[in-house]
Amino acid sequence: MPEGHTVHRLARTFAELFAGQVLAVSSPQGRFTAGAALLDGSRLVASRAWGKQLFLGFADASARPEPGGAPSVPPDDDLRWLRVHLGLYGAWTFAGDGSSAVVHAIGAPRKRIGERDSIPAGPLEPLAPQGEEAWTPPAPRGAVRVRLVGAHAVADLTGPTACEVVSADEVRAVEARLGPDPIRDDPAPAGGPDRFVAAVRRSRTSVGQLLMNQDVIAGVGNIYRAEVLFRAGLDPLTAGRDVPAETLRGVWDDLVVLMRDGAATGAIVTTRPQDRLPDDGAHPGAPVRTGTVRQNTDGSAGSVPADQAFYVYHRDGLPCRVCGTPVLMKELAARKLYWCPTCQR
DNA sequence: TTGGAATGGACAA
DNA sequence: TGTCCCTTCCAAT
Repeated sequence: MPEGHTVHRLARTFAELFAGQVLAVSSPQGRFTAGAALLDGSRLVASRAWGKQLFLGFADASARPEPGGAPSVPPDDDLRWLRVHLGLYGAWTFAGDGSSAVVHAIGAPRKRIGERDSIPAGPLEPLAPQGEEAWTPPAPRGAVRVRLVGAHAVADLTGPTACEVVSADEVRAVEARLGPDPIRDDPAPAGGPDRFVAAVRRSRTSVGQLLMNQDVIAGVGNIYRAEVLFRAGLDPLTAGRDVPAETLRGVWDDLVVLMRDGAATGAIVTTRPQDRLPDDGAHPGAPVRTGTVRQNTDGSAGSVPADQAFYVYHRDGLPCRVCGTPVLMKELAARKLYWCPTCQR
C-alpha cells in the first residue's frame, strides 16, 4: 500500500541489505517459480525506483565488484531485472540476523512496509555481534510470491500487482511511459517539472485525477494527491488547463519536499505543527485514526499521532484543521477524493 | 467468522 | 465507465 516515497525507500533498503550479494531467489507460494529460477544464484547489483515501480538488477554471480576498487557494475543491458509493482496491497517484509543497520534488532518482528510502520528511520545502528551459528531465515508467512535470501537478511514479497523478470529494454519501455518522479535523483530525463506542468495544462481532466495518473507524474497516490492539493489551496475538480502554471510548479515543489521526507522517515505527514489537533471527539461518529507515525515535514522533534498527520485524507465529516468547514469526500474515478470546499477553490 | 476497505492499475467496452 | 486481480487486517457480526 505504498506511494512513491515507499518504493524509493525500498530501493534504498535493498541496496543496504543485499547490494553485491549473491541471492537465493525462490517463490514459496509457487506463482513465480519460473521467474525465481531465472534469478536464483545471481548477484544483486542495482536497485532503483521510478514512481511506484521498483527495479532490481541482477548480474551473474561471477560478475563480482572489484574488492576495494571501483565497483564494476555491469551495464544495464547485461542484467536481468526484477520489476515489482506493489499495487494496492502488496508488501515487502524483511527479517534479518541483526547485523544489518536496516533490520535493526536480532529477532525483531518483521516489519510491514506500509502505512503504519516501515523500515526504521534515522541513523544507522552499529553492527550487532555475529553469532557462531549461521543465520537461518524464518519460515515464510502468508502467500509469499518471491523470497530473496542474502547472507544476513531475507525479503518476502506478498500480493504484488506486478512481479516479473524483464530485460533492460523492457525496463526502459516502462520508464518511458512514466511521467517525471519528483523524488528521483534525476527527474530531468522524464522532463522534470516542465513536463508535469505541460501535461496538466493540456488536459481538460480535473487536476485531482491528473495527479493520480502515473503518466503525468510518477509516484503520487491518493494521500499525496489529497494533501498537496489542500496545501496548494487548489480545488481538485479544477480542469487541468485552468490551473496556472505557477500553481503547478508550487505543487511540484511541495511534492518534492513532502515525498523526500516520506522516503526518509517512511511515513506521510503533511500537517504543519500549528495545524495539528487530535481528531478525538472532534466529531462524534467520525473515524478516528490511532497509532503513531513519525514526524517528517518541518524538522521539529518528536512524532505525530496518526490522527494529526493529514489535513483532509480520511477526514471526511471532520472539521477542516484550518477553517472548520467539514471535509468532503467523493468518489472520483473509483478512488476516494477528500478536500475542503472552503480552503480549496 | 465474515466482509469491507486499502496509499493501484490493467483491461474491455 | 465498469470489472477484475492480488492479499491482509480489523471492525462488525
